[in-house]
Parts: sequence; C-alpha cells; structure tokens
Amino acid sequence: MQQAITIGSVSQASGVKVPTIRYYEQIGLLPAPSRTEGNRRSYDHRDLERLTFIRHSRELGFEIDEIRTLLTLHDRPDQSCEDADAIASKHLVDVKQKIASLTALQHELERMVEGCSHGRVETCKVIDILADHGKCRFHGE
Amino acid sequence: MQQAITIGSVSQASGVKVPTIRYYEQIGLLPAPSRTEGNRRSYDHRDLERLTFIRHSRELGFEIDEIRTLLTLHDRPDQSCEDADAIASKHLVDVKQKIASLTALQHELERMVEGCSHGRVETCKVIDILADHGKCRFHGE
DNA sequence: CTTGCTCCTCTAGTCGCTAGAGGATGTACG
DNA sequence: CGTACATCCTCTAGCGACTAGAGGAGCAAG
Repeated sequence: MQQAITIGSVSQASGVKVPTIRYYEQIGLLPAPSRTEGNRRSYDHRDLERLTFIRHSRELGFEIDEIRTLLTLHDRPDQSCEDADAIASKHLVDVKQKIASLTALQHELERMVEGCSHGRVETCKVIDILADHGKCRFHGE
Repeated sequence: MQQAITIGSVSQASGVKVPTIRYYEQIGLLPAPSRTEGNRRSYDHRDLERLTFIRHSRELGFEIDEIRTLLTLHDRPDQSCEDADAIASKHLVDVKQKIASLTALQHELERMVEGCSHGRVETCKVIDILADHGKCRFHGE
C-alpha cells in the first residue's frame, strides 16, 4: 500500500489547483484515485508525478489532447517516440509563428504609442491607425 | 437615406464573419441596424467603418472591453486621447511580456526536439524533460 | 414555380478552467 | 468531549469570444 496524499497536498506539491485536479479527473486526464473511508481522494506518488507532468506540459503550452498523447507515450517507454517528437515539433512551429506575429504587433503598437500626440483624439495615432487599416503595417497571424 | 448593405456584404467587406457580426450586435459592440421589410439587417457605410475598426483592433489583440472604450473615444474626437494611449501602452507591455515568455519556450522546445533520439520513448528528450521539471530551463509565465 | 442561396432566431457547444452554493468530514485546542 | 475552523465533497453555472447547427423564411434567377 502506497502512502496516501490528500488533494490539498498533491495540489501544493504539483502546483495545480484543487478544482483543476478534480477537473482533470473529470475529463479523464488523471485517473480517479482511491478514496478514504470518509470519501476523500487519496493520491500516491505516481499521481503526483503525473500531475507534475501535466502542469509542466500546460506551462509549455501543450493542449489537453496533446498531453493525453504525451502521457500515454510516457507510460509506454518501449514505444517509438515519433509521436512525441511530432507533437513537440508542431508545437515549436506554432510558437515560432506566434512570436513572429507578436513581434510585428509589437512594432505596430510602438508606432501607435510613440505617435500619440498626448492631446485630443482627433490627432491621436492610436485611434487613427485602428480606424484606417491602410495606415497599419501589421498584417500578421 | 444611406445605401443599404446586407450582412453578407458587410461581412465580406470587413472580414468579420456573419455570425460574429450578429454576436457583436448581441453584446452591444455594434449598434443594431435598421431592418428591411423582410426583417433583414440593413447596414450603412458607418457600420462598415465601425466593423473594420473592431476587426482591426481584434487582430491587434485588444479585448472586447478595450475595443468598447476605443470605439467611444473614436466617436468623440474632441476628447483627450489619454485613455486610448493608456490602453495601447498597457497592451504593448503585455505583448512584450508574451514575446519574452514564448521565446524562452521556443528555446526549451528546440532543446527537446533536437535532443530527441528518434528512437524509443525511453531515451526521448521530449518525454524526459516533460516528466522531470528539474531538467527544464523554462520557468516563464 | 422551383431551385438554391442568403437570411432569420434560437440553443448549445468549444477550451480550460474558475466560482460559488450547500453540505460532510477531519483536526487542533481548551 | 465539545467546538471552531480548515479542508474536503458534489453540483451547477460562468468566463471570453466566438462557432455550429437546427429549423424556418425571404429573395433572385431560370
């Protein structure tokens, strides 16, 4: 029998909030743990590992469905890691894309803010650029 | 009387999808237009301008509530543009933050993908780094 | 007159949680 | 042993910004 950890402790240790843990159980991302006599969830070391894996993956921006796949792979160390590689690579492409887009956006916002007359709206670059798409140099996404 | 534009045309011209236009009307971002005899929405040039302003603002990542304020400012050109400037500046800070965070993330993902053995999960850096937070260099927002 | 497109309203679903109600259980202290 | 308080339980509803789909009406062309 493993040591029993309460949901509060596993929350603290993993950095995942209590309601979020219950939510993960509900959507089948985290297996439903055993219960104590008083009906409380009782986690063990493996659950904590799994939760940490999930939190870390979420921090890195992976979607729940991707994490589902990554977790399955994690559980089967003898399989090919092709899928994991594909998920991470695809994600990397997305992230690079997003950075490029946000950088263009940053320049446009800088142009807006720097060009602001700090006077009346009439002569304000912020509103001006928003109103007239032709004046904007940002065409990202 | 202004020229009447159908929701389909105003959608095409503004680049905002038809259901989204109706949604904007519902949440009070776009004023409810007049209707034809057959109960169809009838837009004019000013509506198109407003929608374009909204789409452009959304593309630049502003939230609906921010756009509400920006639109009000746009409608009152004699007011101070202090508020618009504040919204754009705050947004700029957020964007910069996001870029920094995503760049850190990019490096971590690159490390994962480059370190992938392309073999079995057992020796895969992707899964390895996800499983062990200590091996990760990304601690961003 | 019929085909097929656009339009209408309405409800419900998406994602990844978060908030709150209303109640049971567990623990620390006097 | 009682009581206060923290933590837990389930359940439902809400967030933002849409998107999807049902079921029906209107309209223009052939």
